[in-house]
Amino acid sequence: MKRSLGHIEYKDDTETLAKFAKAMGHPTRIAILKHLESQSCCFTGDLVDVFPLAQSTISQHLKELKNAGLIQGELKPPKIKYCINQENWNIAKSLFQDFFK
Amino acid sequence: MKRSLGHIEYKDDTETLAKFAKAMGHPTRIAILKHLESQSCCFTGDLVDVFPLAQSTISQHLKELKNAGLIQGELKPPKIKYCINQENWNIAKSLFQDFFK
DNA sequence: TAGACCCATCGTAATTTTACGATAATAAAT
DNA sequence: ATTTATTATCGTAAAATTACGATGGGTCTA
Repeated sequence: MKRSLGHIEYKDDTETLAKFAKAMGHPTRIAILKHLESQSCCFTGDLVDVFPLAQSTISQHLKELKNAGLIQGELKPPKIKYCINQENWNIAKSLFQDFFK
Repeated sequence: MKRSLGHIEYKDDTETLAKFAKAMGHPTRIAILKHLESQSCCFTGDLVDVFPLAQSTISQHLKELKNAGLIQGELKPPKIKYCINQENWNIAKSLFQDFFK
């Protein structure tokens, strides 16, 4: 990208909402989140069985969701248990609610 | 991308929600949508004045929002009036609502 | 200590996204 | 018919995204 202008300053809410939306902007990640909602939690391996994607690809999607704050991982050796990050989930929920009036 | 697998089939709702989320996955586009919500409608030029971005960049963002179905453009020569696409907006609204329970 | 298991990370490649300036297209006004 | 105003599109370039296989780093078990 030719980024002549420095970073544009938007309101915090705008940035945050965009960040959440971006994380949700892929069908696989929506499906993962839906799966986590219904199961409350799950392991990476569960998802690898569910989706016809490489383990590394699943892991990458999980990373993005984690970076956005929508999920969190808990070490449960030798597995990792992923759950919705309820705090941020509620923030996202109200941001989307406000956005759609 | 190395796409060995054909296109993965997700539920329609999942695809649609991801499509809307992706369109909303950029702060400039969130800001444009907020602007359209408050103004109900506006012209491309209005946005060019508001955002420190090139006219062509604004136009590109509008195109993405239009492709996602969130907005629509009406010819108002020599301008183009952009408005929220209320029908799809409502669909998006309920998809996000359902998603966040 | 050696393997097995689970998962993240690395390296890589194709595609998409984001941004710009320049150009083209359209319709109104002169 | 030319000019002006407004906006889309083209061409381009840098960066991010999405996907894969391969590798590495933990932890439990034999």
